[in-house]
Amino acid sequence: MAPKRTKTNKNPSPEPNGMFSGMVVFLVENGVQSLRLQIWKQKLIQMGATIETRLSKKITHVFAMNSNALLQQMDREQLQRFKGRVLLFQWLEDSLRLGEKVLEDSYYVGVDSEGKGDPVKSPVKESADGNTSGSDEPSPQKKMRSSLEGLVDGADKQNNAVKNSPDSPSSSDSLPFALSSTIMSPRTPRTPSQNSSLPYCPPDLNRNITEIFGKLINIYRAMGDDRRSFSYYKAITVIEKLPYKIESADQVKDLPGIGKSMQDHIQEIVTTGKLSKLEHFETDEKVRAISLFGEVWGIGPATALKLYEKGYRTLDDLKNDDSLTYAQKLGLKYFHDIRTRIPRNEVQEMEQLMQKAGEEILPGVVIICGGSYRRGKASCGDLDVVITHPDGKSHKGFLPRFVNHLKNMKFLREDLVFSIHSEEGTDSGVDTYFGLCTYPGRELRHRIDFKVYPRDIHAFGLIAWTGNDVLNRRLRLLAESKGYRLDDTGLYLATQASGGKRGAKASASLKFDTEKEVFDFLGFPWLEPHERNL
DNA sequence: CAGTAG
DNA sequence: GGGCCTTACTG
DNA sequence: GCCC
Repeated sequence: MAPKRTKTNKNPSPEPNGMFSGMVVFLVENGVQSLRLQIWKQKLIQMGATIETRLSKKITHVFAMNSNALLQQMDREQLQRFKGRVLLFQWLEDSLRLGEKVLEDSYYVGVDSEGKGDPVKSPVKESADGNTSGSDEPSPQKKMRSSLEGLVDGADKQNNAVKNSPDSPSSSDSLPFALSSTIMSPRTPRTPSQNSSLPYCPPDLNRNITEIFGKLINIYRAMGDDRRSFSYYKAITVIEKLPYKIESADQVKDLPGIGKSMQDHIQEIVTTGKLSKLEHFETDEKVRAISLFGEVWGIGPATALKLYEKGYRTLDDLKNDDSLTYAQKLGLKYFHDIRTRIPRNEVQEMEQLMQKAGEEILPGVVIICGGSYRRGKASCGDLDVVITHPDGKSHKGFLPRFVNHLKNMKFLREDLVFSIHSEEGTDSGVDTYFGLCTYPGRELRHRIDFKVYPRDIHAFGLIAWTGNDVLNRRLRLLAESKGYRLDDTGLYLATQASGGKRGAKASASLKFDTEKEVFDFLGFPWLEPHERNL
């Protein structure tokens, strides 16, 4: 694809006939994730639109995340005078997805003419680094009816014919086929409202690239080059969000996390379909062995390398080596078991089993299975169990008894790591256990982790061990920006001592009873566990 | 202390 | 050119 | 690997 363009231009080439040609737009950047903003700008220009950095008469369209963001940048008076259209960015998103301009009617940004009461339901929403994009419950339109009366009357007129459209499901429900007939995409996108209420997930149009990068992540990690590995990880998250298929390195050269090397790699992949660098790795005996060994629980890059240098090449070879630790031997013995994913319903049963067992030892104990299970995934790689007790103290000493009980039940089968903190002086002590368990009546081993938290900070453990990692990182960054430090054991005021060295933990964590209180405190829009698959 | 996991 | 993630257990 |  992406035939090398002649000398033309290197930047996104504006197509005179692009679907946005003729549009002169002004973007309200408040509340827009910078990455998406970049993408939008690029596509707008590429598809023929002109972007103005300040408001003027020439502007035909203004885009904003929501009315609040809009009002942060334009006052009502300006809006009254403005004769163009004021649309939600969602319109851009949907138009790009469909490959043609969608009807603007249900994308108008409404602003109460009075000045009070914002049309947009939840004031926060589309928070700072949004991206949760569509996931917000209040769908764009219904909240703006009645509110878009006064404003933008110019635009209002042209579409008042369809005035009822937003609320009447007509467009999508009454005549679904009439609508879909003009639309090619397999899953009829339906009404924008429904669209935006879906968890924004562009089909992996660039799977050809992310798949290869994914392999590089594992290879570099196996070699101990976590930094580089992480770079590919970040690049993937960026590329995955693109609403279009990359056909040339030019299209990604300005994206965050994409530097010279990534561009070159992407260029090679889109032109040849593969990456010679990866091919080379995959045929390299050393890389293959180290990658394989590194997948054994307890074996990291250093050990994997040693084993390779000892001449081992297969997992079978390793069985003859007694330099392995007990845990590593277990990881090897149950290599395939541990890699086998666990069906959701089985995790659910095991969670109930554990809750019952816990109750027998300590009435009132709260046992929650977190991880991908709590995020609603259909299958899980392991069990992450977060435990606490409402009385704030009897969680101490619970874990050893719990583990013993579960061993007697033959639910827990082997130990990997066992560490106790709650008993000792150090409060905020979280007891931890790593081991292997089996589904009742079966021998297949699963990895299981227990973390026992004091009540006051257990919300942090729940958040951290529910994930996903993207959310955790985002929360941590948000906390940081507000002068705090967040981890799985609490939220601490960031002392300057923390900067230089640790010990910042001198102060105790803030205490919260629920996850939501933590989200609220940080000013992050609440996400149900199943909404945390960012 | 290095190595490892989460 | 240097940072990019923290904490704690095992051996 | 990327970014400052």
